[in-house]
Amino acid sequence: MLTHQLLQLIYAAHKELSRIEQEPRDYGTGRLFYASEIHTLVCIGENPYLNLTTLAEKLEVSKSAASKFVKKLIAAACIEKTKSPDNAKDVLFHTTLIGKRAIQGHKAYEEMTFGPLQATEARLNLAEAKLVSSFLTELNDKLMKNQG
Amino acid sequence: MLTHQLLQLIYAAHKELSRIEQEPRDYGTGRLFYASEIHTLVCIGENPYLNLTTLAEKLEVSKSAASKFVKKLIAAACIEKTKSPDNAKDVLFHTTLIGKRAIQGHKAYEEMTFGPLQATEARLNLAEAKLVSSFLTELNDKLMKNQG
DNA sequence: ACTTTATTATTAACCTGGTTTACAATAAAA
DNA sequence: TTTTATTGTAAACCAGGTTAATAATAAAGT
Repeated sequence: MLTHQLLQLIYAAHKELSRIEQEPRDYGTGRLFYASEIHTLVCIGENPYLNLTTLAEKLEVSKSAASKFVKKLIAAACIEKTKSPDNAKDVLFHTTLIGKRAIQGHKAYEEMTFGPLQATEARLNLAEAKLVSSFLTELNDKLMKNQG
Repeated sequence: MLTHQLLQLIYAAHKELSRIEQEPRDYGTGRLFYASEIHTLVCIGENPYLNLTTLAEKLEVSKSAASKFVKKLIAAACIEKTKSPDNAKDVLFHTTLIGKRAIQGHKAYEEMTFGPLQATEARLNLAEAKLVSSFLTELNDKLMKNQG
């Protein structure tokens, strides 16, 4: 059965991505970043001066989890906290120079890791790429329907 | 850039699979099974009377982790332990009736979840399926090279 | 103006799913 | 027979979450 084979390939990719994500990496600042940390840092880099609630929403985790991640990033001097000028409740996060360097390093790492896939892409014509794309899209739709 | 889009689809699938895996499920026995538990149970079902070392190898986790999983499955009366007839060190695991029922339920669940993908497959001819397959295979190759 | 309700951030306690390290028992090799 | 390897287990630890509780502040209702 063909579907089974394709599913196994997807599952293998999933497993590899999990493995890659779980190991911490040095993005050129001499400090190891865990997946949650670098994701949080990148998110803050992309959305400067956002508050914790928004950050948690964007990361799709609880505010509690987000709070822990920023705590580690502050300790590592990658981000800083400022109070909102508008009210006394919100705390706004932004990246420091060190943080920006890590984000740069992470970007370089992603290009190094996933860049080579463009060679694969180069062998797909537009129709073929659309085919792969639509298969994956349908897969995702079906996976997303698999709620609770 | 096309590759970026395809990668995002793969990444979305990865995320959905992670989400699906993390939530415990009742496979028809009135008990919730976590991913690690049902995986371990299925593995023992497929390899009756295997020992802990082999189990850990098949699950690709440490013996320690495997030991914890079987402990929970024994407590839930899904598997049983027997001593090896050959020596006094090995302990061999096999499924009970309850365990077999959960395995059945899990199989049904998988068919229910992934069966609908066959409708997607039905719209792919052989050449197209091979194309998707080869793209995923190359992706996996590249991900697997991403070691340490 | 005052009181109730909602929002924001933080922490504590808990959980899964792992890991490494240490240990005891047993089996195999020297 | 002594050393070495293997097997299973448990303890201590960690990442990456969760929910529930709390304190401070802001917004809404009366």
